[in-house]
Amino acid sequence: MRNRVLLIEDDDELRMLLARYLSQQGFAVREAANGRDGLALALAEACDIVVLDIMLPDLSGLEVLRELRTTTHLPVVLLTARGDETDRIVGFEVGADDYIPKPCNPRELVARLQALLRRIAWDQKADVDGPRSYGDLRVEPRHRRVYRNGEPVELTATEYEVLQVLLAHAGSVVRKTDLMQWALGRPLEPYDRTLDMHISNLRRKLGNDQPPRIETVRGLGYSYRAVS
Amino acid sequence: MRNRVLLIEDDDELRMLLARYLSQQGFAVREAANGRDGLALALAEACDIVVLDIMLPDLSGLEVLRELRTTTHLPVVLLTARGDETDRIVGFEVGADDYIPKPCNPRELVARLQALLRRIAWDQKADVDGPRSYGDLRVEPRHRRVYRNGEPVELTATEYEVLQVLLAHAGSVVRKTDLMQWALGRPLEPYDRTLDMHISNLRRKLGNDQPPRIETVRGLGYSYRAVS
DNA sequence: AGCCCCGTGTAAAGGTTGTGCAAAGGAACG
DNA sequence: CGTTCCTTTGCACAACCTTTACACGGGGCT
Repeated sequence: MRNRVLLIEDDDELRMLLARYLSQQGFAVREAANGRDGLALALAEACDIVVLDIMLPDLSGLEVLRELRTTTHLPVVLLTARGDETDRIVGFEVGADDYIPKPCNPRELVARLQALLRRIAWDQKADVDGPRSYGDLRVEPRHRRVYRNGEPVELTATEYEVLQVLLAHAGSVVRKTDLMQWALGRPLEPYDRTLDMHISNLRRKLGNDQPPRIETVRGLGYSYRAVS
Repeated sequence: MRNRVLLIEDDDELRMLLARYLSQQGFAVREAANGRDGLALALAEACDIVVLDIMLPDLSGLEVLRELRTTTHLPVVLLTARGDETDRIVGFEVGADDYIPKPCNPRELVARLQALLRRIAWDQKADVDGPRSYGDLRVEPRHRRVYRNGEPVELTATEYEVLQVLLAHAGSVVRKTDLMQWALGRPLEPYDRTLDMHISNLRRKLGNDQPPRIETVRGLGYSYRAVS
């Protein structure tokens, strides 16, 4: 099924140019030469995605967008004369999904439209990544929970992050500086024992196995013992 | 809670600059200086969105992206030296969600990240059309009412929305920022306790069970306890 | 071996942050 | 104006991250 794009642009020449290119590229194109008509068409659910010029004779593009956003989450790409940086920030704040400066490369416009439509398709399938297993450990990212032999392990947010990183590198050593940066989100300072504490707590909560499933590599870091 | 952004960029100076700005703007920042580390972190579910430089010392950004796309739909924003128009087309084709030329305005980067996260939040909002049951609770969307053991529960409009979202995701954690966006329709600002209040009121109206049917996941959000 | 240094393990104390909730303000509506 | 609801404010508390302190132990050294 072809995607329907609504093109709201008052410059006849540009609009026709884009319309032709878009339909060449497989879109079904609806056109509007002013804000009022465009808004009506958009609200009539006559399209899947909107390309909206900011400079329009009647309603400005931003007003059209604001009005749209009171009732729908229709994807909107703003089109505008190159310029004002704050201008585009405002566009995003009002609820635009993308923002392309004119004159724009039609190929880029199409690429961005397709990226946006693809994103929407992905999201709506809402395929959350399933649980992963590492030996007797099972991680469920959806619940942010870890199970050991089916029993839930009560981890704090940070402990979960640390374990997460170790598991992602299971079998190889993660240096302390990296582990700190990746799991705690800040650099490792001298004399900082925070990480050691989290490791200690993790080992305890995971059962203090012998040999330890989180191995210490002295002077380097830690590694989660590879699963057989 | 705060959105976690993964910054994959080899230029130390730029990376630190962006990292600082992003965390100022309320993101939890994870950093990686090369493709391999970045890929590992992204696959370890250590982030919600990725900012990816194309020019990297080991794996190129495009290779990282390609690899990511074999297993996930994680949102990715490409960052690159201004130039090649075809370059960016390729980026989109490989699966990027956005593409920003360097040097980029940090404000614009943040605006685009937030627009993307907002889009995802909109798309993933699951609304329920028919009446549904969750344990002793029954929801009737037609009348926007909730019954507990057949007894109507008097909820305000917002409380209904919040509960509705939690139930639609019963069993998994709904992050505060998403819950805010989905139920209240606006982004979660720092120090905003509104959501906590609605949760508190909901728990009271639903009977203050022990253990609570709406569980707190500290630092993240809430989750409606799955029915056995 | 015996010694020492440094990195690590961990208990306990300290400090910070996020959350629960009561109560007061404020907005919308009739 | 009164009602209803949403939001803000303030305080208390609990969870949790970090620091501190001390003990242990490997590995290099004489």
